[in-house]
Amino acid sequence: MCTIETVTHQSATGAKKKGRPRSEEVQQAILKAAATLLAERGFRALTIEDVAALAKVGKTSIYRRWPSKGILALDAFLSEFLLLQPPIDTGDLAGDLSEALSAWVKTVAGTSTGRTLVALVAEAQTDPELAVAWRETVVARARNQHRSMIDRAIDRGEIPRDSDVDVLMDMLYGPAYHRLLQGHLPLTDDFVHQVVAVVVAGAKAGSAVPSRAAKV
Amino acid sequence: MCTIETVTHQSATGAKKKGRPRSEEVQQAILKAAATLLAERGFRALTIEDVAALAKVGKTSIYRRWPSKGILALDAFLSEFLLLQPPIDTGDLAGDLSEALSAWVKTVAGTSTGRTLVALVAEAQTDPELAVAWRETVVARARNQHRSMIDRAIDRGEIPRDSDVDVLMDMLYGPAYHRLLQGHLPLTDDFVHQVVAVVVAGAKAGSAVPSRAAKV
Amino acid sequence: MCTIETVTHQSATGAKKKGRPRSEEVQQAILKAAATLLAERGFRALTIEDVAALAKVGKTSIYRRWPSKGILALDAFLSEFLLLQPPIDTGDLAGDLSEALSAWVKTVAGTSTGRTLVALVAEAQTDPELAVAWRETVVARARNQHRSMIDRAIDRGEIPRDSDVDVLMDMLYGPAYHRLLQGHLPLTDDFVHQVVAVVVAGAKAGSAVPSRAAKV
Amino acid sequence: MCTIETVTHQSATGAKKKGRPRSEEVQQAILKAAATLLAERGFRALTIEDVAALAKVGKTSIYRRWPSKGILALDAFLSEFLLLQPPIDTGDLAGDLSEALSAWVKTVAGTSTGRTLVALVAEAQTDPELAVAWRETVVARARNQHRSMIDRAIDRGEIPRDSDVDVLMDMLYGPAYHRLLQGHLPLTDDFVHQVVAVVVAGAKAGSAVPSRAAKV
DNA sequence: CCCTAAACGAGACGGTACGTCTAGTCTTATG
DNA sequence: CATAAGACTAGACGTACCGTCTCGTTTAGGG
Repeated sequence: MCTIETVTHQSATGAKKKGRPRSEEVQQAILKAAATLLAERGFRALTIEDVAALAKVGKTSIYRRWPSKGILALDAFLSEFLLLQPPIDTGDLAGDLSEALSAWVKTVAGTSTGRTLVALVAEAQTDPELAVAWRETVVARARNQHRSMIDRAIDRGEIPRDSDVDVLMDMLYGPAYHRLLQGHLPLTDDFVHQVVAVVVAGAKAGSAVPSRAAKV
Repeated sequence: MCTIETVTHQSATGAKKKGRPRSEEVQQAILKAAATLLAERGFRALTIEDVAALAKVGKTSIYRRWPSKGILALDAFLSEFLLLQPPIDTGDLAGDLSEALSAWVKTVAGTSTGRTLVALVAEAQTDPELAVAWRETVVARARNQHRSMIDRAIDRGEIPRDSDVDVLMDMLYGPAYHRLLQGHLPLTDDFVHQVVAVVVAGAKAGSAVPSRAAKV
Repeated sequence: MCTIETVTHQSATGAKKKGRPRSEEVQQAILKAAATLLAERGFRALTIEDVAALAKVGKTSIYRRWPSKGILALDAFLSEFLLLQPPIDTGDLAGDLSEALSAWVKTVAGTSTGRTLVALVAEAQTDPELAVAWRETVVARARNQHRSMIDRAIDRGEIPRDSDVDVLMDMLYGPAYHRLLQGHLPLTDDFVHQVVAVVVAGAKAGSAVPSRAAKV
Repeated sequence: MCTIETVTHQSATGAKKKGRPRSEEVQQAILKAAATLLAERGFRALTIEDVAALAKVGKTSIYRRWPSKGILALDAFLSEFLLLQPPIDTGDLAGDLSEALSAWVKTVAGTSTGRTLVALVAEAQTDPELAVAWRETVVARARNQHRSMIDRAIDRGEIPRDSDVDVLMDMLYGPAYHRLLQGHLPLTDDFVHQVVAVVVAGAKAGSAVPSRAAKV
């Protein structure tokens, strides 16, 4: 796929780069070690020292690249997560949403990837830098994908032009995140279909559900 | 109000209780200190040592009552949170849901209570004991409240008898939790009304949206 | 003998002592471990972490008592060194000085104690707290011992009453320290006797060597 | 003056020297930076990295020339120290010794040069390579100078031919080093004169103080 | 009115991980 | 080759909290 590790703190200034360049092997060894430990023991039990030891790398080589445990974990998470969220185009809104949500559920329900996702959302609450990175690399990416589904549906005339896309997307993923995080009920196929049905119905109803003051 | 601190580890064996009884003042001092520090610095920066120091209490007096930082924080959280979730009965489903969700939003959006809630959801991912306590004292309590709203709506004939209440409730609170946790968009009044509208519409449509195989 | 570990940072304020008292076993385990490592590997290779590991003790238990590696080493050094500097009274100045210097030479020449002594002198150059402790526990103690020798010699009429005791003592130990530190020549019995002879002769000549009165 | 930096690790293999020759500017920049930092912050706080940074030089350029921090510091020290130890010939033993010791005291008492000297003596205890270099460039040099003073005194008939020159020299410098290192008493002019007086007296007494077995 | 037993404040205890620092080595690209 | 820059492994530093464990001191019943 594409290069995903956009988070790493490279000097970024695109300059001439003096001195010994950062080793790509080291980079990969760290990410792999982090991913392994994340899957084995979870985010909470992840320590920089263990990552360094497993990757056979000095701690400084980690701190040089990632400012916090959270952002390192995010990178490790992304390398697994993104591969499992395929581009979707079934030619039909209900189909698109259904496939997208199903893929997401399959990736996170009962998996270590899911547990990591949850931990990252949690961590982002206290680490502002991570919060930004999370929104840019996960939330924004997902929303762009979904927005294009909805745009296609609008183009096809399935739903009204003035739909509030943001709310629709939150109503699609919100309930799923909710079950994942609260764990009160399972993320079944049936759940996915019911949610999609309600959202699609709501979307088609469209401005029949007017924002209180023609939207703020 | 009622006694909320159901979490505290009392000897429980209802026995005759020999020796010096636990001091209620100590209990309250700890909870107050925890709440203060939670509001000031957040869950992550909360340490048992700081709580003990602020409450002028030995660490053992905390560990004697609460098995973990998470459960202590939950108790401190509850004492603030529950007071702000009033019982609701407007005589109308949309009105009930709208008021309930509005009250929730008011309590958590941009407040330290909201930040603590998020941290507790996160913490519950790794602390099973906290996860249980969380579901029992927060999730179950809320769902009972909402279930009775929906039952009343069914009795009134507003929505079909075979509605999937669980999914409806997840679609009401899921999007709200989503915005709170991801922080990508604000929790506005407008958002609340749109969500309620779609959920109510979905509920009224009812089995017109059949579960894939007449429900499992 | 007497209690030597005068350096340890006890609260000292002779107060009521609240909380759990510091364990004497821990104290001794640390000192023993430090002494062992000092003998085995020398001061430079001495690590707080290794001491903690060998003594089966947390690092904090060391930092709680000793403010620096140097002062810990000083305590460990003293417990060995002081036992080997016996009180001396031969009834004769030359005899006293000779025995004292011999005992010192025997203790430090070619021994790990000697190497530690040197390292401590070195360390004291940069650690003012250690410098003070060193002067109080080693230098002052030795000088008191020697001063009483000289006082006895004065009382016996061996040397004049107005002798410059300080210079005499520096001329006794200075050359010995010099050979120990510079390592250019060995600390032999012969060396001891020659130094003692010159010092005793100098002492007896006494004010024949006028201090400042005739000056530069 | 003369080239003093005899310590530097030149390729040494007297060969034809291929490739780019080592820059003299780099050499001097490093020594100057080292001397500056030594004076400013002392030996202990001296870092190869800081020297490299201040001299605007790569760390490798330092390691290529000096095998250790100690030897680099020795070179920096020598460039200051040697200039201040002039050749002496007053035509009289007491005068020679007095002038030599006075010059030494003036150079090291309360100066950064003195502090560095002490640190080097200390460092030499653990760094054998430095110990050798120290003895060769400082101790031996000084002893040669003094030996010639004493030889002249013997030639003049001031002191007996069979004097133990080594012990005399240790008795001259030992007490001075002692006060410098232990810091228990100041290095005054008076001290210098008393020491010289005793040493000269001892020297003149000569074999009246016979080594125990006609010397070993 | 003691006696027993638990709770209490204080703080020491063995640990774990932190993030920083320095050492000495190794790669780059550029003279 | 030497050079400047800087990444590399390694490992000690001193700090912060953890959850447990003594201490000596209350504070209650129950005998």
